[in-house]
Amino acid sequence: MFSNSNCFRCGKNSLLIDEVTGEQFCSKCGYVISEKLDASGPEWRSFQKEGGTDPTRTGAPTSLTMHDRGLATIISPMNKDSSGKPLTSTMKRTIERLRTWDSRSKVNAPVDKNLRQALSELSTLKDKLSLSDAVIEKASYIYRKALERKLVRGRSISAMIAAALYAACRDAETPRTLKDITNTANVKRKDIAKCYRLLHHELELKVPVVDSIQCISRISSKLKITEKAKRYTVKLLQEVQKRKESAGKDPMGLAASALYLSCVKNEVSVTQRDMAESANVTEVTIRNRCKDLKRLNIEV
DNA sequence: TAAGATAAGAGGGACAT
DNA sequence: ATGTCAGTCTTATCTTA
Repeated sequence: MFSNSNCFRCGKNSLLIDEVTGEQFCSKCGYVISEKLDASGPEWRSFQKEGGTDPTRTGAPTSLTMHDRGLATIISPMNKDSSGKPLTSTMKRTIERLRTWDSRSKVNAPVDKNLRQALSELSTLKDKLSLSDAVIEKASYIYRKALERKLVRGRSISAMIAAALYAACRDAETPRTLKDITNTANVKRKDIAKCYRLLHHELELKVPVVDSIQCISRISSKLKITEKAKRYTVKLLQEVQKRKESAGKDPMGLAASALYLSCVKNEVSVTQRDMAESANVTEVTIRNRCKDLKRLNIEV
């Protein structure tokens, strides 16, 4: 159906699909080919229930769900994302796999369409959060699982891919807080958290609990803290974990508080505010955790 | 100025209705 | 499904040393 993929106006072979509107347009001259919708008619066949009128198809043929589906069966041969930027090598490999599947079967077309958009968003998140390829691979794997299990339907792709990314970060012990991702993905924290819990529950992800001890270096990297104080903090937190007092507490807050107490004890001058800022928690949280820690009377 | 205290509110898990 | 409860964290404001 894309026998003529050259632009009608400038003749260049540079047609792309706008992910949002579903329109085909020329990336060279900007010409928009709206006739594309009419041409995609035969492609609808796989959504037609055999032998009868499908009630969902009685509306105008230009409904969003229709032309999305009609368009979803091709993957642009160019290695560009929806904003026209080149794909990273990781993403390129993934897309190539997709093309292979696509050529074998058109049945999964809507899923591929969804996946492509998700991977495109993932690609921009990767850049902004400076994450490794391994984490991205893991995130796309999780997202694909979610698609298989039909967990994405009815939920926003952005929230779900962000949640998958968060899960991948947790899994790879690459500490990125939910907040980091929230700020980058332009999705409400609440929504990402909800999707993450869904993924965690439904896919039975065995995500390691964030170890507060690993937070120490991340927090203290922004402050000047002696090695002695850090070692003291590690011992303190190990004792806390042994006593199972760390459950249910924000690891960053706990680590920051332990670090703060160590600093006081080891005469490193640091304010609660500094500590709270580096750990991305509030001073109040620091104080509450400090109170807990003092109550434990841990001698190290 | 830093630290501590208090209050109000959000969000979600557990559990009962 | 909906509501309540206890617990956590955040924001804001006020007090204390």
